[in-house]
Amino acid sequence: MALGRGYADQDCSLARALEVVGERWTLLVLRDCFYGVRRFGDFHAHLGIPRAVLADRLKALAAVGVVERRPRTTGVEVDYVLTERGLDLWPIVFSLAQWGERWLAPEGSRRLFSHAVCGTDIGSGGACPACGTVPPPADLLIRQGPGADATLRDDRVSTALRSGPHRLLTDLFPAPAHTAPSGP
Amino acid sequence: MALGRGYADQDCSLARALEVVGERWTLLVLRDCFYGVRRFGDFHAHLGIPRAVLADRLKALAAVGVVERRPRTTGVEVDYVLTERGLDLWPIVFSLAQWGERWLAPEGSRRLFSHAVCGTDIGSGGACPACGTVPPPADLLIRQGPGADATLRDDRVSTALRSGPHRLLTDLFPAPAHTAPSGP
DNA sequence: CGGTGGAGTTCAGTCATTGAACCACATAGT
DNA sequence: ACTATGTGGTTCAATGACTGAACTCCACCG
Repeated sequence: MALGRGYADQDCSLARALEVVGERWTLLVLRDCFYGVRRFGDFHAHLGIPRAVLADRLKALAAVGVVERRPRTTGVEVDYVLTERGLDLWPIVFSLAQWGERWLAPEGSRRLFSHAVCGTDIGSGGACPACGTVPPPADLLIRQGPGADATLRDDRVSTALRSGPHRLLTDLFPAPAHTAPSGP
Repeated sequence: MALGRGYADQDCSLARALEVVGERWTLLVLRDCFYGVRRFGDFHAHLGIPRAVLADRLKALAAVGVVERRPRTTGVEVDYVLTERGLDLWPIVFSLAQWGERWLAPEGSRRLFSHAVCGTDIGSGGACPACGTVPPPADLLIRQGPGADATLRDDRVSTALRSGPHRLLTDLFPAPAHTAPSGP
């Protein structure tokens, strides 16, 4: 919500935060960033967001330093990646998703997170029950839960997330290595 | 954001949660609920939200069971209070406010929270450094921080919050007791 | 009976979002 | 060189949401 005229006359950090991440689609774009989505076309296909709105949101997020717009060395391609500010939004994305799982997912969890370093599923507070710490997003693996509905979307992001556990923040579609695994 | 047509084709708990709390103004209304605001007129005066939108939001929040609409026994007055579902939104409200404090409040914290049972200021993760636990909102006191700007608003909610520490979730304007403190 | 305060509703104007179409640039193929 | 394709956008009319002011309804007060 960049909101009509914004929340300018609120003396409140929550209102300030909402001016940055409170608009329609913004938090879903950021969720995709945590999942490892980086390309304009992937956000577009995965979210079904109108191109104009996506362009606006990415521009606004880059302007406040939550994501960085990073043109690739070759071609017209651009990567959008989270900055330090953006990474710090993880508790917000996570707590919203957890609330949705707890109260709005009667069919069971759609997505499950586990601690990459010990393999334990993390608890509802975001902490790893085995380690007793709250792992940063880079240390989490995401995988499908029993409540996931495979019939809703079939863009390449959904397919990649369905195909198996994925480590947050790592590129979902890394460029193929110059030296292929089976040799040059 | 009830959002155009909603996020219906997202297989994601975050999207579901945003359909409930993602619309403009909704999280600010909920923040006020945690602060102890309960009356239509107080939300209106404190937030500067249009009456029609406030009525819509409260109706929607009541419909999904996040707040309860509770007519007072006397008069036309109505109280809006958080349900169990609503109380469970505290991590979201808190983490958004903390992110705003960390990244968007160069003048210093606007609001500070302390653990009511031990008096310690709580940390940025929401945990009490002394007790090692994450206190529920009912165990927190809120008070002004150095970054607060007293010139922005002067409705009775702002005045009450400025006047001293206040325990979250307790009514900011309780009905005067039938037997006054100094006797009947 | 008139006045006041709380809790809304109604409504015209404004602003944001949507979806489809269009554009620009770079590479790949022929 | 010419065309096709992929990527990352911009433009624009139509639709929907939000805003602000005015109005309503009801309960109590004097």
